[in-house]
Amino acid sequence: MRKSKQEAAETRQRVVQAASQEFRRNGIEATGLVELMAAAGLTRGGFYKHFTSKEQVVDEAVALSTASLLETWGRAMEDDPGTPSLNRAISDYLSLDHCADAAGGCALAALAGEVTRLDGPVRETATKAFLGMVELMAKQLPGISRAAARKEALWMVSSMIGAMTMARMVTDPDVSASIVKEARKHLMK
Amino acid sequence: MRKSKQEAAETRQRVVQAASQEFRRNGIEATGLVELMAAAGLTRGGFYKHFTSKEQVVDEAVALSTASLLETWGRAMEDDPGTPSLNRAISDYLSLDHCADAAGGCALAALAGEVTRLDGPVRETATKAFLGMVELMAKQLPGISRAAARKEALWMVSSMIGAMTMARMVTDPDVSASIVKEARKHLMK
DNA sequence: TGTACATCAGTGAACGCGCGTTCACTGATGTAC
DNA sequence: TGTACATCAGTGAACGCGCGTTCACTGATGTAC
Repeated sequence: MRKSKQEAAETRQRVVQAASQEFRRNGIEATGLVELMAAAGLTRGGFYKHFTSKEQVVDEAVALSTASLLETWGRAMEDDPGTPSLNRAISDYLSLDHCADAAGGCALAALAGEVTRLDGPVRETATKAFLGMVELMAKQLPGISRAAARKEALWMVSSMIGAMTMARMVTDPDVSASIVKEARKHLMK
Repeated sequence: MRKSKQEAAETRQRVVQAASQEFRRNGIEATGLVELMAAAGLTRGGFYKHFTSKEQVVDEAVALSTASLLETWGRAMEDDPGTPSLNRAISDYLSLDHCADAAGGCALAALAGEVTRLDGPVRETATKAFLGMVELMAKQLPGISRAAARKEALWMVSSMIGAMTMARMVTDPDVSASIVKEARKHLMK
């Protein structure tokens, strides 16, 4: 049943992708390897042909999903620099779609609490992702020094993540909607 | 080895208190009943003399720690209403002390992500705690309508929780300090 | 180009382990008379 | 007030279960000649 190199590489990528969704949906600890491999259409045993431990796939999954968010932001900001693309990114992030789609959304909004309690490379990966989001936001802020823009962006990104986290936690959809709406109102320029 | 009614009630309270600290320190799922009972100076078996399930103690632990935060805020705001006590609450929340003391701090900053994935009464309890914080903040906001104050407070509380969450996640203490400092700068009146 | 052999992706059973929960037991507390 | 019995907080062993990880095995792919 050996697979070709290309097939194996595709399988590995598929596992990381499936893992990143399952982790964001159900949490890292709560997602077992069986569940994760099943989501990629495989059985448990094959896992260790691609990864040395669960920790490794956690790290790669967080890296993949945050890189994907950064890429989306980065592309939009290259095409159309300045305030419009910034507002678009904020508005997309603070949307009810994003609120409802934890599995496909920002890994930090879904996993920050859990990542904080992990040691090993994952927390470093998450930190880099956060700072990457901050840098991208900072670049789009007009008319202030780079240092001031970075400070402002630290505030923007951390409060965006907080708003999304609370919008998802709260049991009343009206409250969720108010939280993201108020956050948009305060952050869009 | 039967204990007096008063001793038993004290024991129960001690378990909930210990549980709330362990959950905030290590996460809900990651904290076992053995660990939790040991933190209260007991062995595993006694747990079910006080609680029907782990879920129950999780709910009570979240309720206890959020009630304690609300009480602190509420007392300060009664003694000294208006902006000063509001600023004090914000400044205390967004402090490096709070950042370093997850076990003794805001349960929502530590556990929001995990709570979101739980069903049962815990999520409802956390929602009520969040709305309680919002109401207290709203009451201290001067010169605007009640509805406007509530909206502003939704924004303030969710961004405070986001700032604390990210300050704790990030691996660089300088970044943690910048995050809480910027949040203070934006929220204190 | 064909052939023989080594490699290895994927399977499914098995491993030890810690989890939440249950239970028989102990002995001090509470209660009925 | 004293006595006999029921109650029950707390203990520690045991339960089934699912976890992360390991392993013998399969058979298609890759490689050496």
